[in-house]
Amino acid sequence: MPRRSTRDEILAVAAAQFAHVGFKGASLQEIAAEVGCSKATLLYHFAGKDAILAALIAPAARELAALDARLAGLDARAARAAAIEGFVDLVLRHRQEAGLIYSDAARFLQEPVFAHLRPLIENLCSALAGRSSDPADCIAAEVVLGGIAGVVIDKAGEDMRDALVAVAERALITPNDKD
Amino acid sequence: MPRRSTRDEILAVAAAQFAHVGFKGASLQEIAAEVGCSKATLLYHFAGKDAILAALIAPAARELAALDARLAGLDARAARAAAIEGFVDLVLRHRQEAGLIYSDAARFLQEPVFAHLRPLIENLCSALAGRSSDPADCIAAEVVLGGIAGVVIDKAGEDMRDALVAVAERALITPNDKD
DNA sequence: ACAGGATCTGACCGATCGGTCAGGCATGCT
DNA sequence: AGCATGCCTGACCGATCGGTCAGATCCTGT
Repeated sequence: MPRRSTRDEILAVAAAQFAHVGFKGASLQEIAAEVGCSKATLLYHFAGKDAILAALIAPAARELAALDARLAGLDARAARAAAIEGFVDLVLRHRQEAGLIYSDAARFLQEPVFAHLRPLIENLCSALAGRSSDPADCIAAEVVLGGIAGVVIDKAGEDMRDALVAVAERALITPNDKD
Repeated sequence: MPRRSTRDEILAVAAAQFAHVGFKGASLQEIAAEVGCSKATLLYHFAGKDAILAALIAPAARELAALDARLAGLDARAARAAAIEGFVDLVLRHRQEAGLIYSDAARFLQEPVFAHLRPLIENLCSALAGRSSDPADCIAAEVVLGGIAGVVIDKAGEDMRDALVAVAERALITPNDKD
């Protein structure tokens, strides 16, 4: 196996650190120490602390964009079902990043670097709410969104997938649904 | 009205700041500036940054302890119902603190100052799960716990109470329930 | 052997962090 | 008047933060 490059090593350690103590709480010194290189090396590979975060989020952001595109073509009912499974899978595939972005959600999504994520998340939330404009449905969607994103950090195993999908479906199937 | 004391003013501003940018992200300078006093004044009223946080959490922690005691005497089914309403009310009454503690949950609950909160939250989680040991029920309870705590920051109005209780009930009534 | 780019580092920088300290300024008691 | 007490402050401290920079080291193609 092609020995992890320093760059990838940095990303892996930074992901763990950010998820563990938050973006502000993590220090370049600490990350460098854990990687086993100097702080200057971090800043050789990345323009700055922000750039590390951006590089970290990028893959998850791309998947989120893909999910968003996939949902766009579906009707409300199908979009909700697809949003639930798609979101759970996405979050399980990027535990640390998802947890990080949602632990500091309000603060991060304000910053221009992640401005493009906001409409994506809003769309996802809307899809989870079954495209309903009822505030109760929106609140339910937000609870599910934040709750799932927050619960996956530091938990092991993909075996929680079914449980997550199940709780999301229960929470989001509102009495308005006739079937 | 008895004009808010400096101490209370500090607590109010700190609560908003902590909830907004996180504990690590907030600075004493910033808080002092917003209060309209010097940083030294903060540290006259409180032993340190940690002490401000502790004072801030204390009332909510007391209510959590009271809720815990109330749940202890109930059977699983009744405890779950009471836990849902009690938790929603508690969180709505202490939006900022609840949001803060859950945005930095993993990191905070480790620190000795808040160690006593952990069993309380675990009990609450267990009650929400209907005292079930099924991992799926526990995961559902965690999603609801974190999702609700996270969604209330910066949102206005108590009118979300019904919606929160409703989504929690839907999410937590599992197929195992026979009624 | 050599050149040149990629990679990495120690030393250093200004800014800001949480926290300390001696003292200023009221107020009220004796 | 003198004195104590509560509240507040400016000046200052060491530590740590993110970030810069000149140069050492390694690797590869010629």
